[in-house]
Amino acid sequence: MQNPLKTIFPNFSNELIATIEDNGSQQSFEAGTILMRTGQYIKNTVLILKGKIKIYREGEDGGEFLMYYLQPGQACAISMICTAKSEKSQIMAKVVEDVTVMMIPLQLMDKWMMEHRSWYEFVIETYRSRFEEVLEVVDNIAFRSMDERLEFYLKRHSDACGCSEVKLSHQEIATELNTSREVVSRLLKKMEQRGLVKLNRNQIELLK
Amino acid sequence: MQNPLKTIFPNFSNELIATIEDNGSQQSFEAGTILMRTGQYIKNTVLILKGKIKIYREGEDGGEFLMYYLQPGQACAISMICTAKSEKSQIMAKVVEDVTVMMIPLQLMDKWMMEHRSWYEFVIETYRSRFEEVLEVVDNIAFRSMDERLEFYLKRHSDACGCSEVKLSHQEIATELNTSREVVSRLLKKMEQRGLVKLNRNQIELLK
DNA sequence: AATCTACAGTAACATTTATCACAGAAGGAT
DNA sequence: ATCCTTCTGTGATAAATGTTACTGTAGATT
Repeated sequence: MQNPLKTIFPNFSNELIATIEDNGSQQSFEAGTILMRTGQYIKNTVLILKGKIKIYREGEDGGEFLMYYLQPGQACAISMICTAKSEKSQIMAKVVEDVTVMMIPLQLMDKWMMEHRSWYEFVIETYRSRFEEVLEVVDNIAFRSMDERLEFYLKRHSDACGCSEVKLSHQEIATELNTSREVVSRLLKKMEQRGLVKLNRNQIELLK
Repeated sequence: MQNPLKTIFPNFSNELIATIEDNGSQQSFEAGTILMRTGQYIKNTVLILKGKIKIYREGEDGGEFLMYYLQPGQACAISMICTAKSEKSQIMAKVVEDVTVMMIPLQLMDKWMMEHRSWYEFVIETYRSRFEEVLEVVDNIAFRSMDERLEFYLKRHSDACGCSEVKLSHQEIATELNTSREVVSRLLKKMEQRGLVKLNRNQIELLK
């Protein structure tokens, strides 16, 4: 059987893989676990091997405004960025599907950046793609109305899971878009009337 | 007289300064110039020596949603990020006060990252601070109402210029917050009644 | 089967924000 | 001074979104 790390991070060099295995610590967390809180100091960089982590911004009222999801083969850009100076986190990270991660002590970050080309490229690409994703989020809330944002949100979800069924309650969607359940219900009903989705309990099927 | 680059970028090593002078090209642009457009390929990293550049997201209706400003001693994070793979820009950059910049060919980015510790640290810090700034923007539009956003916007401006007078028309503010002038006028009037600002033509004085 | 609970639908109303319409004021140009 | 343009103030109204209150329903629990 091939090295699982190599399978998940195919671009990493063999030396880097070996170094990660020597220095990282593999850990698992159950869905619901909060891995990072706003204001907390960050001590590790996290590579996702399995499962799904939600990165969000917490509102005073308990809103969980979705920034993006982390999936296998990805890493937390925030933890990489803050790492250099052990800065405070500005976001929340919550496990949404049981995860296995590789924790890497932050002081190794800088070292590896110099020593491993494939690590350097991975970090830069992680920054870039997350920055872009966040810009897109800004676009949505700045320029789009709730119905468009909802459509975009559903598409993102179905893209992420690779299927056309989104298994979420209206309340969960409302929380992540920072609106109310009633609004989500109303808009989804309209979308159903337009033939865009089919609604079931705890499940929304995208038709187009 | 001390080297101007060293004055503006005090953390750069002397060797790095020399390298920048050898390889960069100093250029000036007038207020109003658009330095970068959404969808354009990026060919240079830009260091700001003088003046001010606005980084914003363009809406279909011509909105110019403010992300942040670039000032002397700073660099465009986007151009650094995209650089590695000559990616397309996702944002717009417009000169708001006549600038002098140092343009650095993107292929030097990676090289310098390895060779100059002070460049590496500068790049990482640039990413980090911009990411944070954008997260704060998200917070504002996701969780705050227009009156709070307006207050925050004015504070940001006065912080940036280091003075308590913000020299902008209501229309300009409205454009950057993606709302309408009337709304801005009304909210400012309320702020004036609460004793938070003093309003003049093309100028808002912050009192608290 | 009876009960309970989380989820979903919907009407009525409140609030916020956007749009339209217009009037007046400040400052520059002639 | 007169004209012009830009900026500002404000009412009236429309539209989007948030809130309250209540109903029904599916599935789980007993």
